[in-house]
Amino acid sequence: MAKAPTVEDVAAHAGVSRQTVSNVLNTPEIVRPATKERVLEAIDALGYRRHAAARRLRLRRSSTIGIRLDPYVGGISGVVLDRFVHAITEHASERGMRMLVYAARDTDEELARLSELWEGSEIDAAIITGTFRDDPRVGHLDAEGLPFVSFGRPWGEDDIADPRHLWVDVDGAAGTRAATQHALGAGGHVTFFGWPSGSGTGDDRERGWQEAIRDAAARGGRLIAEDSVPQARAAMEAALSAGLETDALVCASDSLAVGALLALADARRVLPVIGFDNTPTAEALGFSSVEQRPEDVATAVLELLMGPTGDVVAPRRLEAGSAHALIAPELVVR
Amino acid sequence: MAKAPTVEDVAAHAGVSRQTVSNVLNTPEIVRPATKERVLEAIDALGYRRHAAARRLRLRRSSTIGIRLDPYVGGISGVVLDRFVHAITEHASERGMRMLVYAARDTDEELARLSELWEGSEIDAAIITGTFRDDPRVGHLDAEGLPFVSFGRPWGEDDIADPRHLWVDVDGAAGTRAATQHALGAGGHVTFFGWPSGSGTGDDRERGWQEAIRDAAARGGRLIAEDSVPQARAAMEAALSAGLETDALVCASDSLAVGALLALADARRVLPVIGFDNTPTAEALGFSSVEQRPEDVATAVLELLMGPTGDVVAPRRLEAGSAHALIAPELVVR
DNA sequence: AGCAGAAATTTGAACGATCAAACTCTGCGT
DNA sequence: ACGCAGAGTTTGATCGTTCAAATTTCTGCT
Repeated sequence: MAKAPTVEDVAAHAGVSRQTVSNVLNTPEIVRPATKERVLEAIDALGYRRHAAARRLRLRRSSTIGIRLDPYVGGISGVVLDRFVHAITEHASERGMRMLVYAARDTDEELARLSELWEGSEIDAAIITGTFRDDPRVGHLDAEGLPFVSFGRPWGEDDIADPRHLWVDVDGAAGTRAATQHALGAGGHVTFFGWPSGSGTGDDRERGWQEAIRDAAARGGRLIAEDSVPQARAAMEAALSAGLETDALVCASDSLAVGALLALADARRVLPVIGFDNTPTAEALGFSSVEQRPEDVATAVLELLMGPTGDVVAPRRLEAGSAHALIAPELVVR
Repeated sequence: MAKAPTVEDVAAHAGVSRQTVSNVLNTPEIVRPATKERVLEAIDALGYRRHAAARRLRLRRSSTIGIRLDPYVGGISGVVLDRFVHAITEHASERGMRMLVYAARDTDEELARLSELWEGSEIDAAIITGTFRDDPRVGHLDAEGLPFVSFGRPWGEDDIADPRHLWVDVDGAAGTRAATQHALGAGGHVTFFGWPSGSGTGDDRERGWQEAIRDAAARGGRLIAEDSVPQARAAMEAALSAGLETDALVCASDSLAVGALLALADARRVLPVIGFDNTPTAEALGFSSVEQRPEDVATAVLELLMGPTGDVVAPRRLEAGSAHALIAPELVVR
């Protein structure tokens, strides 16, 4: 295999200089058409391709975005993140960006890795996921000057409207609201099956149910379990044997929904159950679920980072209102 | 934020030259201890970090491995690949390697993207997945000189033992053999629920069942469906109403297993069903399944690429016997 | 034809690291 | 005292690209 051709080789072949070749590639409008033609032919003839590493060094830009791939935890919920990674990879490709994935065991390790990648010009920007209250990553990355977008709202009250922090999230409340409204078709009592209070995401989803119940002047109760099938199943069993009377269940996750369905099957009862995340399990078992639309999240993330059509990471815009995106989820009825 | 320090800055601070700093980092054993000490202090004081892009250009090595992230297709089976990607990302990190993911719609696009990444020194090696008979990628990548390992055997007969092609795969037959042996505890008739013939993976899994039946002098039949829950359910329903008599089911995938379970539930029958892939759905529904051990596959892939302990992509070894790894899956009984 | 000014193109330098070769220093044997 | 080997350290060149400044070529006008 011959050595890959460089700009210099192309230049020699086309009878021009290095820089002219560079201009054809980067600022074609300043090159005379005839010259451009000749250079393009040479590029084609030699099969020239830009050497990305050299470009990086010179431009101090890598056209690469970093995203953490959490250790695989099993269970259902990781699937949403995986779908998001798939989607962002596709859309990034279309915009000429690459995705670098890295592993980290905790937030400190994540920050260390991001700093390393950023300072070594390996990434131009980062996407962080799973934000939590007073997330230290926000301040840290800001201080380093690394552009980033989070998939997930900052759950601290202060900065949720701060346009310096770019974020995209799914409107969980809208999802459970739609689910509850749909469930109310089965009767006037809809139970919310959620997680213990305290997580921003969980509280948000509960709020949607609450609002729908209130608006429809309907009735409903709350059932709580940790996010695992066995625990959900146990909680549901307990509720059923305590004489739970309800017309439908709206759940904060598909894990809870599966647990509830298993308990219902054991008790030989049938009840509409609506999950959240629209995982393959929901699809396989055929119960309704709220779809987070990771595709749309991916599109929105790139838009915040690179502008509506840009192909480089844009300097962060500071106008309020354009720094966030709240994606409306979609109820998939089965 | 001040400009990141370079080797030159460190050298000045320590009162030595560029190259000595480089030596401290790359070949510390040739530097006098006192000097090394001073340099390390300077590195620490300035917070120096190697500039990865410059290193790449000079060394023509990126310490990055590329892997395709297929478009998300939904369904259950993609999960195994995702788990593998998670695992390889973790192990690669530990060895100082990075993972670059890229999207491609088909094999041609995949090859185009890989060539681009390889020629631009963006990746040192690639991992390809989902190999099929007469896979054009093998020849193409070989011709380009890009080191690669495939997750999945080359299913053409010629090259399966060819040590020039590095591969790791899961021993599907061993998985279904174990599953069948376990299932035979429930009675002497075990049905295999598989895919239409022709796929290497599917035929391999069927073979394991076949062998176990033969070795135990037991009986069994075959049931066939495409890999989707609804089609599996329909096939199972048809079989049941045709009077299927069997003691257990060994399935080629969890999708088939779920379909079978749903049909069984409809028919109010209970039968041991063993799936394949050990997806979250199997865990959630509590049926046994064969676990592919993506962790072990990841370890094996890196070992083929980098040697047992190396931290760079090693030149390909050509000895027969050390170029492949067949991972034994594990039956998870529930 | 001559000239100013714009347009097109070329040359030199830089990005930050590492390799290869040249150089300096130390200790030892003669 | 001198030369020499070898360890330790420095200098010059290089990887492929792009920016900035310098140079050449073209265009329109008198």
